[in-house]
Amino acid sequence: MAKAAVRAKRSGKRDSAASRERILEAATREFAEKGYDGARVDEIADASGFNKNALYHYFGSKEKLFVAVLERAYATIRDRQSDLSIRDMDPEEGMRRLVEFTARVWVEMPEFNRLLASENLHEARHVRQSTEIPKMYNPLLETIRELLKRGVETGRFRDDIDAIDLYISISALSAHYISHRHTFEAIFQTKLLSPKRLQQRIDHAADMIVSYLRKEPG
Amino acid sequence: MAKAAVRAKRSGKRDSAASRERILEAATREFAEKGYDGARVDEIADASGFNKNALYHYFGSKEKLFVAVLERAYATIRDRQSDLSIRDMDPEEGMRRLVEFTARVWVEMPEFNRLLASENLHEARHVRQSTEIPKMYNPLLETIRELLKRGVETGRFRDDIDAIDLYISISALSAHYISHRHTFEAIFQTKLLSPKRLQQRIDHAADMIVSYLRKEPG
DNA sequence: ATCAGTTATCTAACTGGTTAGTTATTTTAT
DNA sequence: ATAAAATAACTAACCAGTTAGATAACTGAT
Repeated sequence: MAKAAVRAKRSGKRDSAASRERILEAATREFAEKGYDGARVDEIADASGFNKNALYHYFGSKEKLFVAVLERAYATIRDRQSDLSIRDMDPEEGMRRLVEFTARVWVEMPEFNRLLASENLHEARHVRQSTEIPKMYNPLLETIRELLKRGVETGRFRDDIDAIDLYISISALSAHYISHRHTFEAIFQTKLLSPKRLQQRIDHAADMIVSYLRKEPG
Repeated sequence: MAKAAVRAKRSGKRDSAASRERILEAATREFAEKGYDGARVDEIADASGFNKNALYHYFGSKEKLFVAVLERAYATIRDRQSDLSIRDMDPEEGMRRLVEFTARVWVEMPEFNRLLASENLHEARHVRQSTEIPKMYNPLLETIRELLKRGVETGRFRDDIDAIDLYISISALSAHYISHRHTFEAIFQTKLLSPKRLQQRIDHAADMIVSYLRKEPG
C-alpha cells in the first residue's frame, strides 16, 4: 500500500463516501497516467490503500470505475469553469480571457486531457455509458454564446459564427498543443512547455480567436 | 488466420520485404484501432497470416514493431504532403488550401490520428526511439515558411508569426475536431462527421487561419 | 544442371508472469 | 446481533515472448 494512502486511512474512521473518493483519486491518477488499457486495477487498489475487492464493492468493474472517474473529472472541470465571471465583460476582452483561461485549465489539469485522449480512442464508449456527463450543460458554451451575441449586436463580431465550432477551436488551439507536445517536441527538437514558450502559445491562440471574431472592415 | 491474409500469402513465394509489409499493415490496423496497450500481438499475427514468431523474427518486440508502424505512418504522411504544389500559390490562397488539405488528410487517414494519440499518451516514447522520424524534415513546415515569407513581403500578412505555432494550429483545428469528435458528439448530442458538417468545420478552420494571418488594417 | 551445406523464413506448442474478477471470511460501527 | 466495510487468497483467462524444429531459397563446387 502507498504511504500516503496509509496515512489517509489512519486519520479517519470508516466512511464509505470518503473511501469512494480516495479510490476515485487513485483511479484518476492511474487511468490518466496509463490510459484505460494500460491502467491496472491492482495498482489502483494499492495506491488507494484498499484491497482490490473494495473497488469492486464500490464500482462493480474496471469499466464502471472508469465511467465514475470521467464523471468526476468532467464535474471538476465544470466547477472550475463556473467560477468564471467573464460573461459580463467586453466581448473581445472576454473571449481573450476565455482562451487564456481554457489553456490554463489544460496546463493545470493534465489528467483530464489524458483521460479524454484515452476515452476518444475508445470512441467515447464510457462517456456514452454515463447518464450524468451528457446532462452536464456546459457553462463555457453558454458564456461563448452570450459574448458572441453581444459582440454581434455591437457590430464588432461577424455574425456567421457557430458557437460549437468556436468552442472546439478555443479548446483545440491549446489542448492539441499540450496533448501532442511529445511528438511535436520530438519532431521540432524544441521544448514547448517552458513558461515563456507556453505564454507565446497562449498569445498566439488568443490572437487567432480574436482576429477571427472581428468583422471584416468594410 | 484472416481470409484476406490467406489470399495474399497464396499468391506469392517467400518474400521477406512483402512479408514485412503485410505484417506492418496488419499491425497498423491493430495499433490504430486499439492503441498500443490495447493491441494484441496474437491478433496482428493472425490478421497478417503469419505465425506470431514471424513478427518477432522481423521486428524483435511489440515495442519495436510499434516503432516501425509509426515510422511507416509518418513516411506515408510525408509522401502525401510532398505531392503538394502550393508553395508557388498566392500566400493567402495557399494557406487556405493547406488548411483544407491538412483536414482531408486527417479525415482520410484516421489511423494516423489514433496512432499519434496513443503515442502521446506514452509521451512519444516510441517516436523518440526512432532515428528516422526526427530526421524526416517536414515539407509542410517548409511550405508554411515559404508562404509566410511571401505574404509578409507583399505586406498582406502580419510579420510576427511563428511558423511552428501556425503549423500546430493548422493541425489542431482539424485534428482535435476529428480525434475528439466522440466525446464532443456525446456532449453536444450532434453528429460532427457528416459531409456537410465537416465542410462547415473546414471552412471555419480556414477562415480562422486566414483572418489571423492578415495584417491589421492601419 | 545438380547436389550438399548454409542461411533465411516460417510454424506449432509452450512458458511464466500478469490481470480482471470471485469467493469465503473477518472486522468494525451501530 | 447485524449489516456494511474490508481483507486474503484464489481462479481462469490472457498475453508477450521463447524454444525447438521444419521448410524453402540460396551458394558454390562439381
